[in-house]
Amino acid sequence: MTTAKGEATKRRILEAAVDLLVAGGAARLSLDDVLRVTRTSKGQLFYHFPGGKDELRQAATERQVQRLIGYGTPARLNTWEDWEAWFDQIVALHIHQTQDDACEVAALAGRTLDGDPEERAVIGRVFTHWDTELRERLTGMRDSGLLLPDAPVEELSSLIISVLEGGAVLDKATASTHHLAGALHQTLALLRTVTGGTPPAAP
Amino acid sequence: MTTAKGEATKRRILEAAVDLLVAGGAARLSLDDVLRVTRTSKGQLFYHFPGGKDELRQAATERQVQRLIGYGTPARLNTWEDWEAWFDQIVALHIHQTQDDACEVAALAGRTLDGDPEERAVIGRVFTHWDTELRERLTGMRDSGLLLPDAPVEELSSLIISVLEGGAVLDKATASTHHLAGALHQTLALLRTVTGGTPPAAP
DNA sequence: AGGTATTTGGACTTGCAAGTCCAAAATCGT
DNA sequence: ACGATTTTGGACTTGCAAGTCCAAATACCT
Repeated sequence: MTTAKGEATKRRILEAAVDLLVAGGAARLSLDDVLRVTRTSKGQLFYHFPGGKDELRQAATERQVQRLIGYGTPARLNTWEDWEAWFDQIVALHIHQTQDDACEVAALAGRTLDGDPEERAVIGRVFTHWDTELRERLTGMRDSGLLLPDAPVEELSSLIISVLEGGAVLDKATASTHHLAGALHQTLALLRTVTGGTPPAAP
Repeated sequence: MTTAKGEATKRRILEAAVDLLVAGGAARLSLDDVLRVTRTSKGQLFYHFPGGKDELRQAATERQVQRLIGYGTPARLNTWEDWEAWFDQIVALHIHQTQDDACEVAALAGRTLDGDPEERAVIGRVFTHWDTELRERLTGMRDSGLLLPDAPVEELSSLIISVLEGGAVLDKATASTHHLAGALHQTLALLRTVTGGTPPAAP
């Protein structure tokens, strides 16, 4: 049995935890901060998350990851315009989040390195999910002739995800925003290189 | 005034801190662990690092970064064979370190996200250093005709570093070793794409 | 309205890890 | 070998943050 009010409080706590986690990493996540931000009390937190900090962190990670799943897998990637649009969208979001020092993709890297195996496994699943999705898209493009029959789908998928993650980290470290954009631009250039017999927009 | 023995102890503490930092991230670095590993005492640690944990962490990061500077900038990158050899070397080291769960490049990402601005600045400098070095190499290749005159040196450099970093993180998260290798392989394929009029090993 | 179940506030306990302090031991220069 | 200096060991203090507990307040149902 749980009332609407309780549910709302729980969600409020969870959201705050996600934000703090993205902003400062797991190391800096303190329950006191969560309480302060959400104007709640110890009693509430442990009432809604009996497992304490571990449970909250775990839940927050899962929630953040849910958001990112969509981010990483656009609806359609059948033409070069689709790819370009997707990359543009990623860069735009990246720049926006970087302003608040709250880039979610970069935060993934931090969580990967946090040391907790459970945590790492959750992150691993996101990457694997992205990888699977991307491979499907690429395979589809290969089948439809947009990519060459021998296009190395697995390696291309690894490349794209690596660039996404690495570019975000690189930009965060150097306080810039052009590394991710540049790297993605070149990635697209490579993709065009393995174009097959049915060029999408050739005159 | 400092004796040889003191110097040795200080170094021992520093090395241990680097290892622990790479293995578990800054969050998990505890002075007690350092003492245990190095069989030293609180007195020694604070004697050699009066600034305490902050000073030690800072010093350890700087030291680790020194190691990595060499890692990221091979002596020569004038032929495709050089590039291939370099990438192979990186992959080999990566696989080796991954076995001990101690990949240093991946650890960089963790430190980037740790939240401490000082720390991030140190990491930023490594990346910038790599970037500069790589651009020089690429520009040299362009001048010598190995790359096309209009090869986008900046973007290629961003791409390479992004892949290095992102691939390492990706492999760590998914407990695999093929993402970095695959991504680097495709990166090399792209580089060959912008080959200029003086192919290095064409029959 | 009244009784029950849920939700809340916050004082209290506990454990860990950083940092302090100083006396004992080792080392060095002469 | 001896005095001065550096180095070491470890007990002690302190502060923070997690987790416990329970009485008061609120919400829900009939």
